[in-house]
Amino acid sequence: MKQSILQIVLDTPLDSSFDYRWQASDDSEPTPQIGQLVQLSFGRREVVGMIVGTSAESDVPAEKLKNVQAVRHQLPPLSPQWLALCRFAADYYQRPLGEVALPGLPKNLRALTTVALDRGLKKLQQSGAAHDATPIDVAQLNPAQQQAADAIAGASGFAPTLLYGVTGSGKTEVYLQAAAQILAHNEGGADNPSQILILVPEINLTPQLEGNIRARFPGVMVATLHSGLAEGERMRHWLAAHLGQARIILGTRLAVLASLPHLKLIVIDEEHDPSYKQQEGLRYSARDLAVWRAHQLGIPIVLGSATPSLETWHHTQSGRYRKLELRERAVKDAVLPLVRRIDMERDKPSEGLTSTLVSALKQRLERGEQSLLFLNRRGYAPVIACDACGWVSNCTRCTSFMVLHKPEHRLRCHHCSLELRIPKSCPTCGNVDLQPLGRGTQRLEEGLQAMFPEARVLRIDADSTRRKGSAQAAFDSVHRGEVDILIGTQMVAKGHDFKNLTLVGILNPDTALFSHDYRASERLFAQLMQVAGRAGRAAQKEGGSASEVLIQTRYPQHPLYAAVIAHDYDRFATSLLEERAQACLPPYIYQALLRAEAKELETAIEFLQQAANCIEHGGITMHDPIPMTMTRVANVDRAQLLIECPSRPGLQAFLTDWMAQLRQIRTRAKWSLEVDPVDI
DNA sequence: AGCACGCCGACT
DNA sequence: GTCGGCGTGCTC
Repeated sequence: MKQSILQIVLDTPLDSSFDYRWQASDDSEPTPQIGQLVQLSFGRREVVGMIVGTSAESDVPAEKLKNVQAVRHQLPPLSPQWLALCRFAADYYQRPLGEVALPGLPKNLRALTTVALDRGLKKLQQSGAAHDATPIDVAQLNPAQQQAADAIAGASGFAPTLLYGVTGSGKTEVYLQAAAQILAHNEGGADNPSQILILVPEINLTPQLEGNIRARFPGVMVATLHSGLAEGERMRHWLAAHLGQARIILGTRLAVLASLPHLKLIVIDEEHDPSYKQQEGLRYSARDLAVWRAHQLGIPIVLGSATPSLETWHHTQSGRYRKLELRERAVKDAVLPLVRRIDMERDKPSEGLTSTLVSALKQRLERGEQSLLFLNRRGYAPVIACDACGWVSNCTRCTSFMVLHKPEHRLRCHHCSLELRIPKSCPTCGNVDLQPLGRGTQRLEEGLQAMFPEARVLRIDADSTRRKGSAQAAFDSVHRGEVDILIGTQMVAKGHDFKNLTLVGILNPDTALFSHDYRASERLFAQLMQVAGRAGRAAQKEGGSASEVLIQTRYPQHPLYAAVIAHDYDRFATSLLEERAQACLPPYIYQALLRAEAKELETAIEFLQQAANCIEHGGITMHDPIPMTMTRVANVDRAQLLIECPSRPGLQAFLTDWMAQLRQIRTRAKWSLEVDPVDI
């Protein structure tokens, strides 16, 4: 009877594979394959794992070896390329392979009760001939777009390309045209129809894109992959991708780990967007993994952005990535909005609005045009205080203020969700006159409504859109023209193109200029460009003036604003890169961050100190352990230790050794390591 | 991470 | 007398 040893990985933090014995029940049972799922008993639990290797012998004593209970032959094995991607991610981010390979699989596949795999697939939209990838209703591309699409689709082998173009320059058309060419060419032949992966930051903000794709490729199965899918849908879509039936896969960051056996092109839209970074568990960058995947498969990858990440920009300067630029807006007669600074020292604001911005709003109201006020701070006021004794609304569980939410009559901590009724008087001295300090979207809304009683004002932020579907309803109402002045946080910065919007006011952007996070200005620039792009995307009306963006600032002379006004990302990015090079910051060096948390700050710091001392670190810069800027969240104290290295392989080699040492340290602190951290 | 075992403090 | 706190140790 056939038998062998299987190396199995499981979804546990244990950094090793486990050997199990397999014995055929009869001669007809197929031999287990690498990439197949197996059911087995682990400790006293029943779990599902994945075969990552097979052999005749095991180093594990025979009496400890258990038999696998069942091999899941129904599911075609995950490919060696896919496993190699997981292995790379596991090694690079210093996590066990099983923690990378298993959690991304649909829950049904990992459940102990097997479900039939061959049912329900047909629900995915598919009409017409499966291999007819000809797009219909091809939009007229301008020469720059056509050239870009040809260059992308015509590239052979690994060809990373930055598609650089302002909002409205028609990047999406380029992606779709390149996709159409690659699907039509269908290099693998009729039995292996080519697949295309399109990553977007947040799928809910790009419903038009999915509709666009389906309309443009009526004969092609399109699958979406994102965290909002119901379990059944997720299973169907994942399987359609794994079985090679879905040919266009549109998804968020998690889709980068999907099984795509015939992948021939990867597109990353808005590649600079922070949501490509997973911020818990396996803290991966979907953008970086996508580039690795394209390299592994020798296929083209397109990174699209109006404000590329400095990492990507750096690669174009060094020649590692090719840069294709779309200089014009693709919509006929559309022009870039006119951006102006308003000096808040000269034009003192009342209710948070300078007189210049107020008259611009008035003008739009008279003309029947829409305005957007961007204020990235929700709530009524970030803190309330007592004038008499100096009490402020500190959170009792976090190093932060409780934010005043006036309509809800609550003080709320945005970090631990603690809620209190608004105190009627000062808790320490009894003074009844507690003052809100600063201004959030609720307070702005109140002030505007008082200033323009006739105007239809709508606020869109996380608080006003808590109920499911309410965000969509709010955006629809803006599109229908039922709103004169829209107030929004970063929620309104992405995706939506408001046809009748001709004024964008940006309030209070200055804090990011002086942040300790060296990436803050890069992010602010991207955000300002993105918000500015909400206006003036459509062709200007006959005789109408260009859309306007007004930035209220106390630092009008700051070079960042000068660059925004000139729509000059090139020069801004180049100067930021020079600063980074001089200060020895990424992308010129590589970083990792060891975080620790515990009930007592002392415990966390002590662990980090031990971690710093437990290994020789030649070639590595090891900084001192420090409490995090927001030290306490939900009664847990947090600290971190930054390490830097001028070479990526050098950092990787060090981290592997270091992790082995760290696992030996006995501590009550909870800790984790992050490679290429983004907020420090 | 689970999950069990084990050894001390306040409960019906 | 037990329930349960979380320290410690193990998982092929």
